[in-house]
Amino acid sequence: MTDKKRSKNTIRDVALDAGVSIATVSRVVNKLGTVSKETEERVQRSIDRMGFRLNAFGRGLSTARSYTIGVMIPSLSNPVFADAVSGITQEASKAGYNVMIAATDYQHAAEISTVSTFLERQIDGMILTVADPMHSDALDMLEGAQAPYALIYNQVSKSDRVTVTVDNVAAGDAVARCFHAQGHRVMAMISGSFAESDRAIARRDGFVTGIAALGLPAPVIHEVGFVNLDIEPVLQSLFENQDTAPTALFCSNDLLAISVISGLERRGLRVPDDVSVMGFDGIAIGTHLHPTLATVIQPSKRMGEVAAQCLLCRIKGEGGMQSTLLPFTLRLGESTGRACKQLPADLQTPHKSVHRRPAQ
Amino acid sequence: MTDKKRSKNTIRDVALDAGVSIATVSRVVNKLGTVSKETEERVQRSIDRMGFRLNAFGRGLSTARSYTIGVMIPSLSNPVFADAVSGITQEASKAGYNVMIAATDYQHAAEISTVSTFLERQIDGMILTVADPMHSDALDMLEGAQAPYALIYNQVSKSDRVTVTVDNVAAGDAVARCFHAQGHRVMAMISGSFAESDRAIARRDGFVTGIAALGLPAPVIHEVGFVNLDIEPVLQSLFENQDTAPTALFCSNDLLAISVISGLERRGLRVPDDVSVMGFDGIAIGTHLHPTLATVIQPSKRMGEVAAQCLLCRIKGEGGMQSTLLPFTLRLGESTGRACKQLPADLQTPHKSVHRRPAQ
DNA sequence: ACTAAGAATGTAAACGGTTACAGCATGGCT
DNA sequence: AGCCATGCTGTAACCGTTTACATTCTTAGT
Repeated sequence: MTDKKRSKNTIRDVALDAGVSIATVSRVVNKLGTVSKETEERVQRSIDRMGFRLNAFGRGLSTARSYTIGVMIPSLSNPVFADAVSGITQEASKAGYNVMIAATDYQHAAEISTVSTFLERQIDGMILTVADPMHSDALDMLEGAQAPYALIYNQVSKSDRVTVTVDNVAAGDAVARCFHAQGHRVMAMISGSFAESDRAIARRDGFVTGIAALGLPAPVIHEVGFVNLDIEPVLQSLFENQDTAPTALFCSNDLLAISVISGLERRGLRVPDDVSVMGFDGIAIGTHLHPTLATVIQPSKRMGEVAAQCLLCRIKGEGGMQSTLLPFTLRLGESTGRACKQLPADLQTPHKSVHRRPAQ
Repeated sequence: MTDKKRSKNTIRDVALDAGVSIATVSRVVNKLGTVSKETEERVQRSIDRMGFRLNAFGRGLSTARSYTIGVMIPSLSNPVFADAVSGITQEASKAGYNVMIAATDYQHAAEISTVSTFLERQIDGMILTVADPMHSDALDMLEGAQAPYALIYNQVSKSDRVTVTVDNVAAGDAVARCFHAQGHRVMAMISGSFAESDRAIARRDGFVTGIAALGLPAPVIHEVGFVNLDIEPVLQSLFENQDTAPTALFCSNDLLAISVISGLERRGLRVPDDVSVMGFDGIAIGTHLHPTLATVIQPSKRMGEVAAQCLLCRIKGEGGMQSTLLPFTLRLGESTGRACKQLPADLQTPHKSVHRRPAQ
């Protein structure tokens, strides 16, 4: 344990120490080619004694593989992404790959610069969520560089870009039907900025067409920023007119839903008695809230795993990649309930009772 | 946009295309040394046209710097770590560094193998949380390799290992005093496994000595695993004997506290009326729970930022590193309250009233 | 005993950059 | 005119691996 660190510790030093050529050391380290038992042991002893470790730069330079995959997501603070990353790192490390990570914080410019540095660093592939997968400079760059990648969370229709996600349109539709089945007739949606989230768009589309298919009036849609979600004015606008106020609110993600519920309670509206709220994502904490959060569960960690496996297959040349839609699940938490419950006196109008018939 | 990708795209190709030497291209790319205006423009045009990007392997091999820092944490699913990572990636990327990430899932063996691969990959430094910073093979290895690192969350007493955290002992003490001030006399702690968390140990120590200093009987301490926290038997044991049941519970982290609250309610115990619960970490979601979670807030993201800044300074050779204790804050959420409130009839005994005097 | 196959090992050329050093103009000084 | 400083550019060594190929040595088959 004395001079373990002193010497330069390259493969050459080990070779010298063990009295063999560098090729032999390389063979021992990589367990490749043929090396006699005795030589192998001697080399291994030198390696251990010197604390030698292969230099990934040298190796990467000659093999042109980094055994690194890049991951780019909007934010690490949202558990939905953290869970996916967790699944990715798990699968990657199983396969001997490391993970490089970057968050865009929903900044468009960050996407392109991140992809650029990841390419410089010779990542073998990339898993990412972009703002808009149909018109993305970042993806263009990735494709230009012939770097394999898999999208995650992104919704890709009519494009051969590969993604792992749930069917957000169907999910939006399911939410509409669920609300309808609970007797709701006036619904609305509060969503994260569509410009930063194609999946929010998909969820809205499913929700809107679902509502239309049910023969109900089109819902009011409100957008809020992802970074500092400013709920108050939205709630103000939604609930100032008692005649048009919704009884059911679909929020494009759980974090938003949680803020919305707080906001509603702050205004004296009870959830779900006055307003039902449904989130999207299925973050773990949702089940511990009161009321427990109704939501559309995406299997986030699993999505990360699948994306990683899929990408790794592709990297290893074991066949191409295909988009995967994982099943989502509606969780009927306590934040939704049947419509037509008692409204606070000041919000009650004769109109309401006309709109709200008992559920089918 | 036709052949942007075809050619081999090394610095040599660019040099050839621009009619200069590779040294000149290198100068242009790195904005180093002197290059005439015209040459620079010509080279830049070649670079743009060919879509050339420096190869980090080649560069790293000659400079022996990777501009990468490694981050190793127990888990990404716990927001407290995700927030810290978020702070780290933010600061790192500001400084032109990338972040490699790995989660140990509280597995001891993963620590050493992660550090080992990070060293192979020539990370410039590392930020990590280990199970036991005083006896850590991983840290020994890091020091043996002369790799700069900063701990985060870890509590390091009498050791020159550098860490960024809060004073967990003082925090534990503060919790004891807080409970005491609320009139609690019988307290207990439920903690994540001490073998995997030195900070849990520190929190316990502060809690225990604090309680002793207040002249109260020593609290019962229970350990649960980090992975599948099995709360039920612990609550069973804590509350089966009405005479010794605590009125205040300190949980070593918020996720645990949240589970504990659920468990208590499942047993028909009201929080905080029957039992007060205090967590630790200050995860964002805590304020949206009902009751809102009382907790010790650590500035997690800030801790990540500070650790990163500190490490980067060291990497750049701008002076050494020092441990930093950031201030914690007690948040008195609704999950704690004054002791002596009404117990459910079946849990009520004459004894209790003896133990519980009104608060000072 | 001779040969061919196969095992064990070594040699040296990549891989794609950085950078010390050298070389060549140019221009301003004495 | 001679000199030096300065600006610009090129040459080539080096960074630490992998790996195709060459070489040497065994060993089994005839």
